[in-house]
Amino acid sequence: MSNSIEIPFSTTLMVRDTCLCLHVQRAARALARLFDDALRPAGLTNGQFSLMMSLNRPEPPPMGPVAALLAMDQTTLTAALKPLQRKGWVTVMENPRDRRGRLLSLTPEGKAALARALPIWESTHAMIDGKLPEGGAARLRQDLQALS
Amino acid sequence: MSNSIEIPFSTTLMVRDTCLCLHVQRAARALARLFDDALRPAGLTNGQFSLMMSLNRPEPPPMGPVAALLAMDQTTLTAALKPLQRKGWVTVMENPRDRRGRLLSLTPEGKAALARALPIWESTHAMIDGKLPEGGAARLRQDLQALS
DNA sequence: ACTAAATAGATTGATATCAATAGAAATGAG
DNA sequence: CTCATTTCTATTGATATCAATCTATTTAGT
Repeated sequence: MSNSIEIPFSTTLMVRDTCLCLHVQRAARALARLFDDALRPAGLTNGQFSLMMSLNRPEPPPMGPVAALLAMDQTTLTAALKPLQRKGWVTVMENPRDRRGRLLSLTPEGKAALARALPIWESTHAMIDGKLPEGGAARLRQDLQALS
Repeated sequence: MSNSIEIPFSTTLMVRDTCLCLHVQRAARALARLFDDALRPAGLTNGQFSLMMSLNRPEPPPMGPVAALLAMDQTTLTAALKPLQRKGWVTVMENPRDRRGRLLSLTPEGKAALARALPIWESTHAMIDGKLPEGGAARLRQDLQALS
């Protein structure tokens, strides 16, 4: 019965072709590379662009909601802020109303960097949008949201 | 004109709501956590499951095609193999036909671990599949593939 | 007011990710 | 056959990701 622990090759092919987790991870890696390459001249990565864009609000948000918006662990956000703080693009200050919390905000230099990156995002996004069928982007966003 | 570098809040909202890269990264993180939690009793992560499943073939593949299949950098694959080698689940041997290359294969223990993880994958995948509308999974896979 | 529980982040340790680079081996041009 | 080029993989350094754990602070129950 030593073969009882063997998974048939056909099962492997089925999992590879159908696994939504794998498909999403692959697309995530491919898109990350694409945007990272495009945004490199602006000095930021796709994740840094998304994070900084989420900080461009009238009122500095605390960390929790930002982590939730990006669907990332709070400890990941803490780490992701470090290089942006070093670059002087983001400031992390204690919340005077709740001294446990932090308030995140963009510096003027951070806003300028984000403004330089925006046209790159626009052209890159338009390019990948064109790879999907008509209305595919909205549909894809909806499907992805259903998984989060 | 110091305000010329400011991005309007409305633009931020637009980017957050439409950016396909962000949507995919968020779904990737959420799905990774979901599968990691489910697969933890089996002792492997979603990425390790996908990698090991892709190695379950009649003939041990070299690294290049495996990295391409998973849409990951080759150096990422090199790193990802390390913990699996330490666990004794994967072997990396020199390719006798091309001594630059390596051939990847599962050990019997690796196959057993993969077989234990398979039912977990099945139930988890069925659960998220149910969160999508009828035919949504196939459509989603197609859309994601168009981006890779 | 006091104390227990809940909440917000930070730190540590392990793995994941990729760019840049380097090494070794195979391939091709002559 | 020789050498330049190409191909395959490893290493290093930086960032990303999360689990487990910790501290500080706030909140709630009494």
